[in-house]
Amino acid sequence: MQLSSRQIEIIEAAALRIDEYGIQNLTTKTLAQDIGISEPALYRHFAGKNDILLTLLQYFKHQLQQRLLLLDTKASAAVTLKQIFQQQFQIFTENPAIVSVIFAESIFQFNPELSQKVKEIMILMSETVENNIVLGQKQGEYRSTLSPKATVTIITGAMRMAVLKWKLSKHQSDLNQDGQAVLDGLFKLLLK
Amino acid sequence: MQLSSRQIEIIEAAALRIDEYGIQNLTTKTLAQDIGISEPALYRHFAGKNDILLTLLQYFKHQLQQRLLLLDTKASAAVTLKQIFQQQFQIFTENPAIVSVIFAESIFQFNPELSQKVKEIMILMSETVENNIVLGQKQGEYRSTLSPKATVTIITGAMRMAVLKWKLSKHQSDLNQDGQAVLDGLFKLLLK
DNA sequence: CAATTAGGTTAGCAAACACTAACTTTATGT
DNA sequence: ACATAAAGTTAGTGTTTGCTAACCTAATTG
Repeated sequence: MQLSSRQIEIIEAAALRIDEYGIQNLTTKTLAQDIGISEPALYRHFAGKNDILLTLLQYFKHQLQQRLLLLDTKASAAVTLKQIFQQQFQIFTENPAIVSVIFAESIFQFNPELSQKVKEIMILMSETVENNIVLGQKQGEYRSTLSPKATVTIITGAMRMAVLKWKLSKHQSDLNQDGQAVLDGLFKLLLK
Repeated sequence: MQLSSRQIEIIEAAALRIDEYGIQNLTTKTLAQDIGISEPALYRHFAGKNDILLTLLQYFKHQLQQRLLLLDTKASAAVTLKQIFQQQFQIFTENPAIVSVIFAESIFQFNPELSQKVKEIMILMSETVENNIVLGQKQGEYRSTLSPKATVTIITGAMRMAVLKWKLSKHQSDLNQDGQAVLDGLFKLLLK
């Protein structure tokens, strides 16, 4: 993941475009205008539009991965899980456009390569949470009423829904607060 | 909601296109080819592409509303909630393309009118579930540990995630079974 | 039965699309 | 200082897009 500052500028402008006007409005023209260069200049930094999108997804996936490595592994399962989502909420709040790209299974559907990347990001999160649940159940921290798989579906689904509501409010609501509330609710149900 | 059979044919073909190849591949050309008529013939039935999409959303919203009215209002809250989602799963299984359209906040983002309709559908479901939670808590059927709002976020989020997983499996998994499992899991956590 | 209408056709248009050719300017390295 | 490479420009390509004009045909209706 070695990108020039211009490449990052392009990627972030692309995410912003998608966030604000949807994938259909992301054209080489609008993108070039957003960063104030000519259209062909984009091709000095990327092979084409598809390359921009693929790099964009790879870039965000890499960011997520890096952040997950920073987690305190000595903390209890519940504390770690809380950290995971707090971290996510922070990333999203800092750069809301990411959400539109990462949670958008449908918008990259036209391209197998791109939709595969989105899937990878989703699996990355799912597996992180699943490992946490398995560990927490083994250590007797979480109730074992539900299978880890079902638990993961509930948790990640609920978290995604919290993020979606925040997005639909056009980031007017407080993701950190509302997301935390839902997570606390989940803990009330899951913790022994 | 009075639509000619040709209009319904067009709408359903459009949903199928979106489901299989994404919104970017839904063009007047592909759509006309799908149903074996010429492109301009589409304009005998709709004012334009946008009109097709708006009618499509209205059509599915109407279908959902109609089905919700069929619910047995005398049943207990938990039974009703189960019915609501069973019904949804059934609709989705019968016509998988609907999912790609109804759960796609992002793909209609380019048009305020269309994204508003998607929002309406989401609110319709949220409110239905919320009413159920409030009733169930009042009647002492559900635990009142969580606020209704948080509970709704968890339930609808988990259900959406179940549907998303089914979609990502390309409908190979069993939505009815897996969705039911997640719902049962939620009941274990929510019921007194 | 004539007139109207509904529903279809072929041909084609202006705008938007991703991208390229050819050239110029700016930065870098020896 | 100067050759090279990196990064920008203007102009323009062929294709695709949503949609229209003009015309045809079969069904409906007064």
